[in-house]
Amino acid sequence: MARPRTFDEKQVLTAVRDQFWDAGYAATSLEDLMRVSGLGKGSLYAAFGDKRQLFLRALRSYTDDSHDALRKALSEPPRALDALRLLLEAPIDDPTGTRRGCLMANSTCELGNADPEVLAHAHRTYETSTALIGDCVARAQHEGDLPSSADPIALARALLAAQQGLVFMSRTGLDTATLTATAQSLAAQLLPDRTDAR
Amino acid sequence: MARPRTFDEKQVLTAVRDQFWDAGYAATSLEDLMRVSGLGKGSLYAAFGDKRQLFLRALRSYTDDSHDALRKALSEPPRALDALRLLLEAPIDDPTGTRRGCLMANSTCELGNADPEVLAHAHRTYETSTALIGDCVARAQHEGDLPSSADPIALARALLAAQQGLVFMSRTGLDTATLTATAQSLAAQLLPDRTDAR
DNA sequence: GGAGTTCTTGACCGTGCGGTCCACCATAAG
DNA sequence: CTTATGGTGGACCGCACGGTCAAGAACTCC
Repeated sequence: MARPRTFDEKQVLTAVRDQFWDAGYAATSLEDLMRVSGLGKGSLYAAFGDKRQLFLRALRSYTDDSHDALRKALSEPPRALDALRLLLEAPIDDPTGTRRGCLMANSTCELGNADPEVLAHAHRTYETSTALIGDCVARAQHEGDLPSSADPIALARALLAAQQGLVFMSRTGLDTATLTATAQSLAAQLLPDRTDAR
Repeated sequence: MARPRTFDEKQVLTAVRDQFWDAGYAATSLEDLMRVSGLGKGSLYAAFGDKRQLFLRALRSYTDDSHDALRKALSEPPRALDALRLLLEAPIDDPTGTRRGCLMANSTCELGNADPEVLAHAHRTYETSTALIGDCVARAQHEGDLPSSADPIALARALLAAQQGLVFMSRTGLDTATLTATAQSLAAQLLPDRTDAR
C-alpha cells in the first residue's frame, strides 16, 4: 500500500539508548540522534515523537532489557546464593565497555527533580528489581543457604542498595581491585557463608 | 581605590549551588543563575568566569561543606559505632528539603562521561570520605565496638557504598518507612551489635 | 572636587538548539 | 502503468542559549 520503513525500530532504539547513555539527556542533541540512528529528523519525529518521548522509549527498552538480564542472571546459577553473590560483583565486569553506570540511575540523577515520569519509572523499575531479587533470596532460603528467618524483600532491598552503591563508586573511577574487594566484603557481610558445602 | 562588590561571594555560591542541585548542570540556564544570585551576567562572568567554572566552584564548595559536616557527624557521638550507624540513616532525614540526592553524585552521573575534571573531583571526594569514615571505624575498633581484625578502610568503603545506594533509592521516591528499614537492615549486617552494653 | 579604578547593568551577538514542513520517493493495490 | 499512501531527507524557522562589551555608577585616594 505504501513505502515500507527502511529501519528497524529496535536497532534505532538501541543506538539512541547508547547515545543517551554516553552523553546524558540534555547533552545529546538531535544531530547526535540523527547520526547514531542514521535517520533524518522527519523519520525520527514521525516514528517516535519529540526528543523526550524518544528518550522515554529508549529508557523503557533499557529497563526491559535489564530486567530480562537480571531474571536470567538470577535463575542461571544452580544455587541461588551464588546468583546473589554474582549480583554484587557484576558491576565490576562492566560488560558495556566504559564505566557509564546504569542508564536508569543516571537519568534519575539528571532528570529526577524535573521529570515526574522519569521518577515514576525509576520507582517502578526498582520495585521490579526488588521483587526479582526477593524471589532469588527466597529460593536461597529454600535451598538452605540463607536463614529463613529473614524477610526476603528486606534483604533484597539491602542487596540492591549495596549494588547501586558499587555501580556508583565504579563510576568515580575507583580501581578494579578495590572495587572487587569492596564487593566481596559486602557480599560476605550481607550473604552468610553456605551452611552446608555440598 | 575602586567600587566595592555589592555581593558576598559565599552567598552567591550557595544560591548557585542550590540551583544546580535542583535542576542539574545542563538544565540550568544563565538566566536561572542570574535570578538566584541577583547578579547581572557581567558580574557573574567577571567574578567566576564562564558557566562551567562557576559550576565547578559551586561543586567544590559543596564537597568542602559536606566533608565538614561529615567530620562533625562522625566525631560528635560519644561512641564511634553510633556515628557509623547514623551515617547510614542520615540519607532518610533529608535535611535539605526535597529528595534531591547528593550534588556530587548527581553531577558525576550527568557529566562523568564528558567532563574528566568532574570525575577526578568525584574520585578525590570519595577518597576523602572513605578516609574520614575509616578513621571513625578505627575509633570504634579502639573502643571495642568493632572487631579489630577487619581493615578499617575496607569497611569504610562498604559503608560508603551502602550509604550511596540508600541515597539513591531515596531519590526514586521510596517511602520513608521502607527506607528506614533498609538502612537499619544494612546497619545491622555491616555493623555488629556492641560487644558490651554500657 | 577631580582622577583613577573597579563593579554593575543590560543591550547585543552569533550559534546551535528542538521542532516543523514539504517536496520527493518507494512501494503496493487496482 | 497509474494512483494512493506512507516514508524520507533536508531546508527552514524561531528561539533561547552562553558569552561579550561598552557605558555608566560607586567608591577611594590625592
